[in-house]
Amino acid sequence: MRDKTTRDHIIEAADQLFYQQGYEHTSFSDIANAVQISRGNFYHHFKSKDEILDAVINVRLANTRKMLEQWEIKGEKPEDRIRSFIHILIMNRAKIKCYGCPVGTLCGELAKLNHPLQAEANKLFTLFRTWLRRQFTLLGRKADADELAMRLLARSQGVATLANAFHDERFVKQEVKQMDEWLRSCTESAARNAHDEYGAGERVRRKS
Amino acid sequence: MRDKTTRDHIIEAADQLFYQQGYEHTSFSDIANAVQISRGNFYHHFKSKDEILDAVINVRLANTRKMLEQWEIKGEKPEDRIRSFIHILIMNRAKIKCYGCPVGTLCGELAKLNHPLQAEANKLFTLFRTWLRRQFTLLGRKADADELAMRLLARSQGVATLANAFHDERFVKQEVKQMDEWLRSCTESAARNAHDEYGAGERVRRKS
DNA sequence: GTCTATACGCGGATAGAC
DNA sequence: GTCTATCCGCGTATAGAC
Repeated sequence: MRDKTTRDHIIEAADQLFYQQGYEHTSFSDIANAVQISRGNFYHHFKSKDEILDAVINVRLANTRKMLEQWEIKGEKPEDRIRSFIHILIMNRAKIKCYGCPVGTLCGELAKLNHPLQAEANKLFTLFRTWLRRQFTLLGRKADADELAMRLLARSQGVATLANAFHDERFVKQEVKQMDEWLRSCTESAARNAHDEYGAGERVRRKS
Repeated sequence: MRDKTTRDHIIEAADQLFYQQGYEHTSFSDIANAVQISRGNFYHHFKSKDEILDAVINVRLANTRKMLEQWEIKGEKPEDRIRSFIHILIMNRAKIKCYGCPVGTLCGELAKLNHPLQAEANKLFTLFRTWLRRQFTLLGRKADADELAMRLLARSQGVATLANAFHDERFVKQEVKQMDEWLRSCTESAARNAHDEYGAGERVRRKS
């Protein structure tokens, strides 16, 4: 892998700062300061602040794709992979406590700014959504895979938001535990469905 | 009730704009423009922008308290009251789609800005948390009332975040329906617990 | 109480030397 | 590629007239 260019350093610093301080609240001086270059200089690398944001989002997209691939390789069964997703909350709980979820807070901010790159940032969510949907499908929950994917995504977003507001890591652990249980119950009911289909030749239908 | 003063008008406009555009992104000109007064003028009413924010938060706190009291009067049973909470997502779904949850997004922004009024804004969350906890206690879930309160709060936050990112009102309806079911299952298990306690003289204990 | 005028600093962006 | 100098506009805030 080639050496990091100044450009890469800028993106890296901007990525951090956008996460910790928000996009709008982060000034050129902040970034220049972090990278130890002069303000004027880095117009040589980017034409505008939006262009930096664009680069940051693309890096995040690439990293996320890599991470999802890793989870897919590492976890043989879909429930293991989904558990990998749930457990990023644990992995990142210290930062989440301070700054919330990097995806959720960025999309939220860009929505308020009505920023042209909203759609780009939302691709981060879509990445997770699509991946989770596939895992739930593999789990045998084809009919409601997207619903489950969105539900899990929403829960982790909510956990991040409240962990941030209440500065509470314990809450993260507690909810992750509960989500693990939920995942198990999803898996079991999927297995039951599969069994019933095989055994009785028809889907289980809930009474309304 | 007395007539609205200019001060009240300013707070009202600021409240709207802070919600729709974010606090930092809203300028004095924006507010002055909305209220139709000159920029310079309203330093007569507030010494600084932060002071306006403080006033806005206090108004929101007061309104929220009023709302919670109403729910308590209107709903006889605790499950009805909790349902009132769940259904604000439906009531406000159009705005949530565009701007997210007013509480969650404000607290999130102030956290990034490391703003002195963070704690004030967080009181909004605490208000809901405490109220919900009381309702769950009344429901017979004394042992895990706070956990349930936080879980419900987190879920609604997550729903708001994703509804905003994906601009999807349908998702709100879908999740509210599911939360209603969840609430029913909470109620039932609480009733079961109460019955078992009375009948067998001891709590139901789960096998780990 | 409301206005106009203005100070001041900062953030984004450009020009041009080295 | 990196720097310094500089421009411009906006946002907060103040002074002071009406």
